Amino acid sequence: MNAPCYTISDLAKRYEITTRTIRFYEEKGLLNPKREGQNRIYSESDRVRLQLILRGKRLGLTLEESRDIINMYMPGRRNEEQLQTLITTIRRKREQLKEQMQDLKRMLLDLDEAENHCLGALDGKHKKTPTLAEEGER
Amino acid sequence: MNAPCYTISDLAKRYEITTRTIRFYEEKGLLNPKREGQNRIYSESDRVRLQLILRGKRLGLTLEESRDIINMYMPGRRNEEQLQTLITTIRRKREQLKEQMQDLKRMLLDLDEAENHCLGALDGKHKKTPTLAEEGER
DNA sequence: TGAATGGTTGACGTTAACGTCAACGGCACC
DNA sequence: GGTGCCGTTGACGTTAACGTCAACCATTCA
Repeated sequence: MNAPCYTISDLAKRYEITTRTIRFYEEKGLLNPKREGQNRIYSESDRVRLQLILRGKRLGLTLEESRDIINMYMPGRRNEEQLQTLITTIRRKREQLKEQMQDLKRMLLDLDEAENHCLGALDGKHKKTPTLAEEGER
Repeated sequence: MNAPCYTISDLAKRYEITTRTIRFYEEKGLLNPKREGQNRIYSESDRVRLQLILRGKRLGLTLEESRDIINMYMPGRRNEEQLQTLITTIRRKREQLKEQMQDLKRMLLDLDEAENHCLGALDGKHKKTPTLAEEGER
């Protein structure tokens, strides 16, 4: 179980981002790798954190939100009160994500509809799928 | 079938955004309402467009992406070639959204795990759920 | 030894997505 | 006829998330 380590450009290449970006995440308190002399040296857990940050980005989270969520995943020693508020925070976030999931599903359905319109227009069959204007709220 | 109309502040209140934001979307070419004198007057279809923009935002899309997607939903008259490229664009976007769906599911699972850790720590039972560090790629 | 390679810290620039503020126009109504 | 209340158009300010560039180590390799 020899712990793998990474340089900053290892991670940059792997995730197709710049080293500047990685240092920026550190500035913002989302990473803090060890140092070897003056050079940064990233552990496996640092790599996972970075990966989680990028996933957060893909989902439209801000860096601050990502940092908070990652700190939910990786809690240190907490007292009972801290754990309670952490749990409620987790549950609130889960509800948000579920709403986002609904948005996603709706957009996928809209794309299906759009594609069908295109296909219908292409072979001139005019299938008359119901128009988007009849959508409900949210 | 009398078409409902909205003022800018109607929509602002309804979607809890500022009028400035709505005008900004117009500047960027995502909306173009009719005018009554110098005042903007929004149709039902304008309202739906706005709604779609906001959904896009919740999913982390840029305004430009939202504009493009909405134009997929609401195509005008197109020739065959335009329809073909539109279809491939739609399909590409759908693949992106499906990946985003995977991200979302994973994050929800992570939150479940995090909550379980908290609950375990709370009643001191230490359920030893596998740690996050064992995650695979993406 | 010197030149390339890869790392570091500032400092300043940039873009998207608005916020803020000023100055103005047209109403209703009291 | 003044005074709110909406609405309008600029113009400038702001924040997040980096990009860019300069100046500077530390190795390594011909």
